[in-house]
Amino acid sequence: MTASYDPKVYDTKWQQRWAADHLYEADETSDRPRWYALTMFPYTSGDLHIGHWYAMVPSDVHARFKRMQGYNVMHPMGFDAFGLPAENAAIKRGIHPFQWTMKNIENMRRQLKSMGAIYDWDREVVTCLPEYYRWTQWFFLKLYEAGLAYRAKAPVNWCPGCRTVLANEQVISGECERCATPVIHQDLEQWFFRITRYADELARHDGIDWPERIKIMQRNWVGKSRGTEISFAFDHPAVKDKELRVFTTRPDTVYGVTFMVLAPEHPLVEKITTPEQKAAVEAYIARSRRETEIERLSTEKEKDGVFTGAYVTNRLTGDKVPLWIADYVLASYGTGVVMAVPAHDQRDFDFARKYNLLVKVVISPPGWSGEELKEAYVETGTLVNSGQFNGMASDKAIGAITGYLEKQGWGKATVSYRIRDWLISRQRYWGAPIPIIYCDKCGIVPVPEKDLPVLLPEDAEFKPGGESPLKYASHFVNTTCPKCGGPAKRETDTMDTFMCSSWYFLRYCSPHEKDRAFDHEKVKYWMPVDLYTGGAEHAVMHLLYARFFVKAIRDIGLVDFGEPFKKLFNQGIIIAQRQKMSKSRGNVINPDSYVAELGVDAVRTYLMFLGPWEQGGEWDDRGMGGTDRWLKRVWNLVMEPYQTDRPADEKALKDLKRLTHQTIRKVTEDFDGMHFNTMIAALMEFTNDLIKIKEAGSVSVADWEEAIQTLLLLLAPTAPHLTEELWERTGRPYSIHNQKWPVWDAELAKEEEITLVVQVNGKLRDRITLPAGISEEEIKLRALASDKVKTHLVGKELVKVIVAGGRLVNLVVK
RNA sequence: GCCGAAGUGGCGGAACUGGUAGACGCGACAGUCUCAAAAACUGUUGGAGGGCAACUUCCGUGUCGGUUCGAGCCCGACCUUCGGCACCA
Repeated sequence: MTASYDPKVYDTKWQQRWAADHLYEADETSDRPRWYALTMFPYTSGDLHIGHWYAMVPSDVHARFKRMQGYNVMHPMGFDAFGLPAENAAIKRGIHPFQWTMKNIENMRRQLKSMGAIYDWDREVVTCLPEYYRWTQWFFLKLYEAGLAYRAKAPVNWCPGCRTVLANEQVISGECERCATPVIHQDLEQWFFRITRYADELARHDGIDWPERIKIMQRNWVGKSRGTEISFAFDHPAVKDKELRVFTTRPDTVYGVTFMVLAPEHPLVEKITTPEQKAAVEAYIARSRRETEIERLSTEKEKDGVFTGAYVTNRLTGDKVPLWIADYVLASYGTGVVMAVPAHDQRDFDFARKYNLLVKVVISPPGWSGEELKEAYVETGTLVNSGQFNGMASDKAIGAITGYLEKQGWGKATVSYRIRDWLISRQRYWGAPIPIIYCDKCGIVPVPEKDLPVLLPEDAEFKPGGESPLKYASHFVNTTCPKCGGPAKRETDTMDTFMCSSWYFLRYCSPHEKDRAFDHEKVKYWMPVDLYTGGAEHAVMHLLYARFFVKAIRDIGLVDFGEPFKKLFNQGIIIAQRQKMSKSRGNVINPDSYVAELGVDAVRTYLMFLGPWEQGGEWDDRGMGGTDRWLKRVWNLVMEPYQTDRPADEKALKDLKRLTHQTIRKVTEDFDGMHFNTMIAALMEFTNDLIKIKEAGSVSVADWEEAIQTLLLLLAPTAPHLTEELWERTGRPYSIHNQKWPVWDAELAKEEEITLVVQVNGKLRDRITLPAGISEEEIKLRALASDKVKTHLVGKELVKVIVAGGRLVNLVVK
């Protein structure tokens, strides 16, 4: 009687042993090639659901595979621990965010340990601990010194009820998520990072292996567009500048400008509005302030605006053009002013219709003979009503007009970006305080490095309204100016948590450094990350910020690379009951009970098997029954002794070797291509074949043992506990995870026989088993000799014979 | 509206570079074991038709066309689902 399969016992047995032996700890002194395998660290929300496991298990399995292949693997784990939910818990339940977060981390760490991953826990990083955020603050100072951090007024979502600023995610259809007060826009002094300075480089992904999809999303986010800046003559007693500049991608339509539109927030508006228009303009601005970004940008909304009473002159035509304001113009893009060409832009067209403004055609639509347009003609075409440029094609005119403007000093070719500078200020408690002091005498003074970290006051009072408690922590706010020693006040805003996650991968390289953010030598050894895996939802936030951050510190001279992640892989998402898992839907699957019932290897294996990793899939308990059954079969296959009284059979041995080496090849190649579901399928097939071979009993015990050994090695990354237990029980030396990954022998894997596929006019008619490497001539003869084929040739004329790949023949008949 | 991904049995999914569609698993059905059930094991399982039978014919990868000796894969048009962006001048 063999011992029965009891995963609960050996899950903990081996996890304890591996931890005690420090089996998976990485160091930099190895002479093996390094491999930095990184999974996006989780936010400390409380517990991990199966979706987290789906992100983590396959990346662990892959890292284990690399480790067995001889790489010096670092696979660290940590916690993204600052953020709003902790603060909300504090407000709602009176728990301090620190306690709430640390309690969650404890539970998540327990869950992660039960996963049986090769995480090097000695390197754990927790972003809310002073030993970490001290360096987050230090990096802020570095960016500030480099001129990459600046303070400016910017509109924010303001909740008059809570008297605080809200993040975009907290604004639900224009209302505060907490008190349902309509949110308005208000200008506040905020800190920004100059990510736009890196716009060009961020839109390129030179030398990195990322999914095309993500690269496209990032390029669109950066939104580079080439165009022309055009100066319009402007003469107004209240304004010093004698011009108003606009950005356009269609300078070929400049002769068709019939009005101009400024963003309502444009600083000029106040100065140029005529007394008659003042009331209307002010009302309009007040209204658009009240509106949220979402409402304001809604495509369904009809375009409206107000005339300011002022005019500019189009230098090319000499026309006087009225200046309007409208909220479809964004202050933050281009110059905050657009030249309106209603004939060739649909928005301008709608606007012109509404207010009876002139529509002047300057690009002739095909077949146009001067009639009124029913909609804007936005395509390119031939220029008309455009002075010296008449008759020119649009694409030519773009260059010609820009050239002409440049010569006259009226404009220049330029590039505009959609991306905005990164607003990092949060009016929140639970984040890294921005290390800045305001002094009446000295102005903005950065906290000296030696005074870091700027610690969060522990005894802050959490207001039910959600207002930042830092503002009211007087012993925190009131300080002395590091420059003049006079009384000064601290910045009370904290940093966006994306700042914390922009450098955690550097900290993992030397997590215990006390006197610096990281050890340069160690970072040089490990970085950039070889394989970064995580959800695609971070495509344009975290992944763009982290790239910016690394480029910035490269230029500061802190690192010598500009891309943090060499290869990126996005897994899909796990759904449950046809819906995305979420607490509010109540369909969250917790892995703990499955682990307790079936053992962690069955859960790991099922997650690998349920579909292609990049596609995700639906969680189905019954499917996991299948992987559990398979692991049991493997257990029985290995544990029940192989017996044979038959003499070894030469052919059976060859078959077994071929099967083994074909499996090694398939599994290895699937690992390299991240095709984990087919990798498992190949191992299942191998198991099924081995069961049959065992029944037949026609190979020697030694040959059998070798095949079993290969099966265990190939399965080890996926089911580390089961294979370790079997490895031990079959008398093999600890640990299977320190063994070498099997290598296939192409000669042994080669097929000896082929199945010749015979088609007549592309339809399958027969299959013939033949020795491999047979000549084309022979293939033709054998195909024509087939009885099944003959019946389809009767009365037909053989036109052509096509032999493909030495294993398929197509007879073309008429 | 724009950008991107994907549509294959009852279900999850396989199919290298244009060459045997449905690997592997789930479910279902039948059987073995059992007093019985569960578990386990064995077999069948895309659809329709024909034959006592070993078998065999036709249809079949979202829809409609095309290229090709041959298309799930390539090209064109469309439909559906999902993800992202959303007045960016």
